[in-house]
Amino acid sequence: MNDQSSVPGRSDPTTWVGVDPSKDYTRPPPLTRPRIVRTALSLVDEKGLAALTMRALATELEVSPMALYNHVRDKDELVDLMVDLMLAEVDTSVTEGDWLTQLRALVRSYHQALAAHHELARVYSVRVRIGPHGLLIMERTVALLLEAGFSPAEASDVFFVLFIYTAGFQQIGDVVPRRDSATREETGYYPPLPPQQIPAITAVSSHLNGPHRPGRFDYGLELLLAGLQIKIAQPEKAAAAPQ
Amino acid sequence: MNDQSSVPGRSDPTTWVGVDPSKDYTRPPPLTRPRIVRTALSLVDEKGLAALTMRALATELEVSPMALYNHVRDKDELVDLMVDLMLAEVDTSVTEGDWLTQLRALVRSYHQALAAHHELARVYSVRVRIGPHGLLIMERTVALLLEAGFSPAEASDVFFVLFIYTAGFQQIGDVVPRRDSATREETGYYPPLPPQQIPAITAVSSHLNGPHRPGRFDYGLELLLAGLQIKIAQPEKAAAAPQ
DNA sequence: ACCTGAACACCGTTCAAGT
DNA sequence: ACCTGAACACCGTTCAAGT
Repeated sequence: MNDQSSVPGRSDPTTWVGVDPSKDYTRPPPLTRPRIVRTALSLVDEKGLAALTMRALATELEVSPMALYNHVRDKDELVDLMVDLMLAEVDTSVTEGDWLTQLRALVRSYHQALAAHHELARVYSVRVRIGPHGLLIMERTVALLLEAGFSPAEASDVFFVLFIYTAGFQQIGDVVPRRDSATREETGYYPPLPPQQIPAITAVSSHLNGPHRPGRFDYGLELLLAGLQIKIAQPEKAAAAPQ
Repeated sequence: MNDQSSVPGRSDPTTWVGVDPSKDYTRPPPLTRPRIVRTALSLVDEKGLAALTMRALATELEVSPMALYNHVRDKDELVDLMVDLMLAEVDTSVTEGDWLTQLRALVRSYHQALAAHHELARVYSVRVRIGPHGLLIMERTVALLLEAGFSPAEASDVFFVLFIYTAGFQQIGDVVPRRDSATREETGYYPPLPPQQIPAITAVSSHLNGPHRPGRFDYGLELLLAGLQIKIAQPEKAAAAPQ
């Protein structure tokens, strides 16, 4: 519940080594921008995106709501900083293997960072103000694509497609109607279509239900990577799509 | 600004043919669920997602805020209904050509419906409660995939991937740092990385900037479809992805 | 059955004041 | 420079009351 134990503070004896003795360590750790952003991220991870209010975050930090505004311009900026903290977890340092292997590793690491903070990831693609870590991911991705032989124009298209797929993936829960029959009858909200009207869905319903199947992300990624290999092999038709 | 002219009402003489004369047509049209949903959608289209408040919608409909709650359970249900109205624009009736041609047409029509209402589309993937029109799109997509020869398990993966890509696409604006240099200096918010630290981005920056390039959606879609054709040609390796 | 006004329990943020 | 309490202008929604 209360994750302050992971924040370096007074109760951890190792942090007492070499500290400034003029400061009062009986109080909670000082309010800093990194601490605000870290606390906000763990709050969203634990209690969901809707639980992130400036007031709730302030009480979590044992401070007045307005104190936050000394370190953060507004809630928008706070979310931007949280996203960049999340993206700091992406491993951009893989340099073994060919471009395809490296690209796959990079996108997967990106996916895993988003999956580890899927509540925050839901807001991610909606409002993308890229920060330093986001820039770094972008740089590595584009560099690999240029190295693979894609033109600058095509490399930017590919980057967007990979980015959109990965960011979008976290936002989709189950797609089947959420109202169970009881609720549906109460409201007449979504008139249930009889199975004979939706035979294909009925045939695959056991696979459609529930959250994402493990490996589903990788399945789509491999689809995209296979497409990329074809494009590289026959560069003449470029980005042309049938009208 | 005021789009009531598109709503059948008293000022359109053609709607007077065959009307019930016992009713008072000097008042605005009666408050019905479809009219609420239509008005809400055009409000979001014109003024953005943030402008959709129950209060603003009520004044647009010249009615008290609480009157809406007689036709709609809450704001969540309203948004669900708006999404389904948007999805009603998707053409699910194309039956010419092979499965690949039909699938491409279907996904493109889906994309166009979202693009036509991109403000609403931003919220779409975040909270997907599928309605009758969404179900129909899903049914057609899955049916085409089964017809193509995909297994039920793989067909559901493919559906999700296409769905995620299309829904996610609308949510990404420009990905480059939004703060211009003036703002950046003011706040030190996103320390600008010098170009030599991001050579690849610098090399393709003219293509990364700004909103989506026309044809970018189709580029990614063709990547996915190319991958699908490979999967169908060599069905033995199924959804296996390298560890 | 449908609509209304007042009120409740929230928001993010501004402001003036404290140290 | 940093923090506070009170207040402002909003939200979605409940409630009791009207017709």
